[in-house]
Amino acid sequence: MLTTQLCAIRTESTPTVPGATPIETGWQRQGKLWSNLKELCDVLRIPPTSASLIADEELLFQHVQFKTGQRIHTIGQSFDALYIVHSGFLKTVLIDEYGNEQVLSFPMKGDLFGVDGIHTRRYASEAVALSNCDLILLPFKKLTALGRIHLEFEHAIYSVMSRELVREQAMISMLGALSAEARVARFLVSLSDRFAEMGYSSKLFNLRMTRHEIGSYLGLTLETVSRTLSAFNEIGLITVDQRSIGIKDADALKTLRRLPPSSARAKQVASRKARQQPPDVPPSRGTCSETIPAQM
Amino acid sequence: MLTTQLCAIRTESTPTVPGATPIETGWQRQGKLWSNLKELCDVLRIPPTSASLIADEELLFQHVQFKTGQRIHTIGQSFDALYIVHSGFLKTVLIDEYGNEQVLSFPMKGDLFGVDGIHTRRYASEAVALSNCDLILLPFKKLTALGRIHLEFEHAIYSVMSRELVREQAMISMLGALSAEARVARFLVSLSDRFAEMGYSSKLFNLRMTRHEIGSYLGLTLETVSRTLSAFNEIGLITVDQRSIGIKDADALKTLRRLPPSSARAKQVASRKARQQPPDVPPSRGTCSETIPAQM
DNA sequence: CGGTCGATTGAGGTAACTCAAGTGCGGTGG
DNA sequence: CCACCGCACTTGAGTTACCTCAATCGACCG
Repeated sequence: MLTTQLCAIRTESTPTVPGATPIETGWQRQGKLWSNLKELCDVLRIPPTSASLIADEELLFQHVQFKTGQRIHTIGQSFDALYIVHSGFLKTVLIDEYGNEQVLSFPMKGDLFGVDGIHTRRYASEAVALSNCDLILLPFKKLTALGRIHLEFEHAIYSVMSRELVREQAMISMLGALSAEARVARFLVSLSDRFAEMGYSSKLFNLRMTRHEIGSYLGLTLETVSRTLSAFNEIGLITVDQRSIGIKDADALKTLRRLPPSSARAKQVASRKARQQPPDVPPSRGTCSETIPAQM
Repeated sequence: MLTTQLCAIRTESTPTVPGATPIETGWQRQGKLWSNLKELCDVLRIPPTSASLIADEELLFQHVQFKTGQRIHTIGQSFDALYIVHSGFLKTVLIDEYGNEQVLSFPMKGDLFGVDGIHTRRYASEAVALSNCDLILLPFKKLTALGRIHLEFEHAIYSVMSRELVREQAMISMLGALSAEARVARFLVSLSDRFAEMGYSSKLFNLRMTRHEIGSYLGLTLETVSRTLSAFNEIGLITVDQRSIGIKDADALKTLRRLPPSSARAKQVASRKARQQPPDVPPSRGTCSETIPAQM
């Protein structure tokens, strides 16, 4: 398993990171990295539980490393553990009956994945490392056992799963209702936010995925992604140079729903920073005819 | 609370049901319906836990009834319970900054909803009854407490949440990669399957939602949904009459990816039942540049 | 029986796709 | 070191799937 694909190990190339944090945070034991509960809570962005203060040998979780291109798990593979990203970048994909990939998410630091394996005891998706990765291995049994002992931690498990669900809902909403431009814009904003959370620059970062993968994630073709990035660049919202993205006007990206027609676009390049209200308010194709006054 | 909208209570109009099952299954107490653990497992389609055999007053869950159009919960409302559909049909929706609805799911018998509220302790979506509904109320505290006592039940909770996640992944995949026709086709198939599970006819059923709602769910306009249904009707895959749908060729619907161009469609009407291989195999716009040959 | 709402259908527009050519970069081998 | 190759990306031209707008029709309801 895990056809290792020996491709250039680029040693976590993160050129935009200010004070490059080395990965060496966890405990060292048997030459391997381990994390305790507190670190777990930290990386998951949930309040540390009271239990996390207890130093207990049993509360250590092993790390596992993967190199760029390696598969963490494949579809149908027997499920036994969840993963939390400690460092690095990945993608999770579904593969249809013709072998086409559909990107579902780009897990990065603090993200949990593998949850889809709980139900059928087999992973429903495939996870691939887009860079060298350091992952925290969470054996499911161990996790639930721990949850039973520490109520706060149990709630944290439910909470993180719920968070994943909400994220997917937002994704569905985006795919169902937004234009190509709006999708790309939101994608950039969410990446920017994530990088900020991780302590990197939110204004200048490198994409870890190809246009193709972005397109798959957003339900677009790679050409559309490329064109949209170029258009954003042209009107001064961002700068683009291959994988390097500079965010110039985060607010405009956040509220963007639809780009002005390319004919009218030229003059906008000059008068930047003259936007405040959302460009326009299309009724969109969402449901809206409701019978009830909707109070409460 | 709950502005009751006194509209014709159509007593669960399910004209296609063979041996119409009355809702009266749960326990009666204080004039209200209650379910025990076994019934809970049954309706959730998970194996009954050993605990479910214990008859315990504490293991009773109250039912709540809602009439067509009523809201079960709204976005931002304080979260305290999950719901399982015992009977009836609902929709869950997200509402964007302009008030447009995006349908996320159509919960029906056996479906769990409200999970999105766990993370922020506020519901992230809104649930609306599309018919009169009987729901099982699951106070979250009670649920987790129960999980702590009965390990199998705890696993069941995780499992059902995982199932929801997988469902949403499939949804994302569909929205990202499939044509309008394929989406509508799959929607019909999944409805058909659900009705079958519920003991209704899988060949003839009534839609509980409008074209608009279907469109929102599938990321299409109501006109496209309507046209697609008409097209399916024309080539003999289904019959359509307003809300009533008859499935004529379930296999074709399952494998349909793209409809033949309308020009070539005419002759197909005559020669039915001459389909076996998937119409065609477009590479689609999913990621595919993979190291693996991706055959099959 | 008129009003409202949902569904159907047509005509026309356009956003996003497809196909195709061309560029730049990184790796590899002569 | 440079030529070559493959891959990711960009950009253009043409096509089309789906959307938008609009008219019509039927069902349901007060």
